[in-house]
Amino acid sequence: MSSARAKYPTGSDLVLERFLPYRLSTLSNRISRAIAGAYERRFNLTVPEWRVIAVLGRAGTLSARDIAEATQMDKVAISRAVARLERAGRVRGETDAADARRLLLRLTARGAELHARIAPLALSYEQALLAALAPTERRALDAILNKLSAAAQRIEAPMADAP
Amino acid sequence: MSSARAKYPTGSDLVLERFLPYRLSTLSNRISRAIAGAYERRFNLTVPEWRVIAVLGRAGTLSARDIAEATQMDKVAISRAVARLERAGRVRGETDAADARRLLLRLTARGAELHARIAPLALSYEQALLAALAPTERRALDAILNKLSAAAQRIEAPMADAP
DNA sequence: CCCTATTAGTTACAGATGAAACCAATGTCC
DNA sequence: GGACATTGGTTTCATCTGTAACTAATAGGG
Repeated sequence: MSSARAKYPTGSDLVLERFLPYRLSTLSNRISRAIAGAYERRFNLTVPEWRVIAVLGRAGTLSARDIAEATQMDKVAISRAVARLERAGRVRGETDAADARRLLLRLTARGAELHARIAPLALSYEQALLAALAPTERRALDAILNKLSAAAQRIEAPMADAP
Repeated sequence: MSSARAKYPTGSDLVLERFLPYRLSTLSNRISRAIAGAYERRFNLTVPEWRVIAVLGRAGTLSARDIAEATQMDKVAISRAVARLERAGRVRGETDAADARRLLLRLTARGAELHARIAPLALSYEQALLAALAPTERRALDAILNKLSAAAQRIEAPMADAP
């Protein structure tokens, strides 16, 4: 009764603009690019570096391994970010006395100062985004992101097997 | 009355795990990686290529410019994706008779077949994600993503100026 | 103890990505 | 109708990112 070639119920056709993974990806990219651009211009800081600063700013001292866990970045990315941050005098690392493999990292005074300057900007950007939502939506979003993250981790792709 | 160094109201401290851009980025990356891995293994297809196929599968014939608009990818990415797709015999392009700059692209029979095989998988993956949400949340998510995308486009970063 | 397995982190290489330069065709304005 | 700007698309180059190989140090099991 509806459209001619309605082999599927309405909406089961794949329309990219409505496809959740696509929407998430473009939204996230847009936001990341805005942030990355601003950090780069103003602080000569990449996003991985900023993440390292953010977690160190809160935790005080962490090993690279701890940072990997806290930021979801892999060790290579962290190694590189830390190398740049050390060169810039923003982070300082010393080997753990108890385990010579571990490198204990912390912010230098300069790094801490940078953290203190960036954090409010980041939060204000976040607020600007959230301002577009109704209070109920803000609350819903929190739950939704948690559920989607859990689901994404659980399934990892239903098409992962079988040719 | 609460914590010692409560210079800010609770929650105004930057905690990466609660920071919206970070949460979106990790969620989107996780999903993208799952999808990209599956497409690569099963179809030897990258995500940009898949997007091109998806829009061509629906629209029939499009120029590269049209695809850029529909997929939010830039022309370079499209040029590369199309080049690979043509080599694989999945897409075919001919120059527009009315404007010799334009390249009109469409799926080949093989490309259409591929599209028919992938689209249901993509949709089932999406359903698997959405299954984690309550019906009200699914509806809310749609509105939220629209609002956030619009906001992200509008603001582009409040910290974009001033040193 | 010593030999092997595991863990922390770095290095090396390769493929992906993005910005800018580039080429070709069309539109525009005098 | 010819210069100049604009648009569609590709190529180039430099950087980023991810995977795998590597080094160094500790843990564990006989």
